[in-house]
Amino acid sequence: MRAAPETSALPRRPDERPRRDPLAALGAFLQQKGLKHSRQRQAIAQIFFDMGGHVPVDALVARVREQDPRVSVATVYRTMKLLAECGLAVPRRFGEGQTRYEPADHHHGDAHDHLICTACGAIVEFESERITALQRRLARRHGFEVERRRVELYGRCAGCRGAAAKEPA
Amino acid sequence: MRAAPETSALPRRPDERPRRDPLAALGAFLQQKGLKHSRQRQAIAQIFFDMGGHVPVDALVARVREQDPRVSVATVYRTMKLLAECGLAVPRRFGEGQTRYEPADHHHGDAHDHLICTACGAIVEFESERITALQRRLARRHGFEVERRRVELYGRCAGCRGAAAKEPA
DNA sequence: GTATTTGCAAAGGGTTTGCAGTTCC
DNA sequence: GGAACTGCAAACCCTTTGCAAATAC
Repeated sequence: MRAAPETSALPRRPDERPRRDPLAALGAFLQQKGLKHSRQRQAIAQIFFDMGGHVPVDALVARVREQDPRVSVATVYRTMKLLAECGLAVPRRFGEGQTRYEPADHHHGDAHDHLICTACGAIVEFESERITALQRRLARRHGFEVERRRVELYGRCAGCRGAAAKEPA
Repeated sequence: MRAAPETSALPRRPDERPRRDPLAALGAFLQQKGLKHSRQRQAIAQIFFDMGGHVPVDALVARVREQDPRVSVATVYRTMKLLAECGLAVPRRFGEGQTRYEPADHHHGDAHDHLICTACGAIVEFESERITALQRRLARRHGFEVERRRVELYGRCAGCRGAAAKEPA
């Protein structure tokens, strides 16, 4: 799982949340690992966090290239892998064959689930402690200790259901 | 027009359920659609249903080739697509980059979820009406009408947790 | 007969990698 | 200065497709 800040030892001051500034966190990670803080990494991370949501890699590449056309796909993939490694981004795959990345500090726990509209592709996040608790309990009953969950509900969003009703195909 | 009366030349399905004969169903589907009941289709379907569980395509190809080495991957893919189309198999993707197929009549509703062991790869199915009901309700609250679900819980199975405890890596 | 299937091999999409040159510390 | 990083292109994995030959009905 992701490296959450250790709340046990040091109580965080409200105005100094590490996960509030992902770029700073990335910088710290790089430094600590002896990696380099390159122009491309900076740009990719910056744009990624600016975009927010669930970003497909190709969309990120496009955006980055608006700013610096010579950035390669390889570098974007490598950088996103890095962000995932240090817990700042989470890779998602919604069955479209492509990987999307989601900022990890988006929600507190990243235990949220996704609703995906099969008509317009909209992605909505939701979270339910009850569901996760039930799942954990059921998993335990089968001898499993849950480390990671993936819950995706596919269907039609309100808008698309409305559109279908008005204008039946 | 039953397919091979002795589908169980290998009588080893301990959890055999009262299920209709999928091969017969396939035959009916083919006939109805004016498609042909080829030797390869027969073999692929037969072996697939004999294997049971969640079969990766390459494993299926390997098994089929033990029996007829000249069957092509393309044919296996095409056949599995056909089985999916007529509702006898369900494609699954557990984030390993490869597609697995699961017999569709395995459970009544195919609304079951999966527990996947991150250590040994074991896959266990479970089902919970409460969870699906909760999910449906929550989705509704966000305006969604759920059509299809995908729930995968990754973790360590009992056996692997035991092994890890004995011999910590 | 003839429409459907097959095997092969090549194409395809998304992602990764090897390598020579560039950049950062 | 030297390790780390980049861009490029080729490689990669899994899956699909085009096509001529083979097959089922």
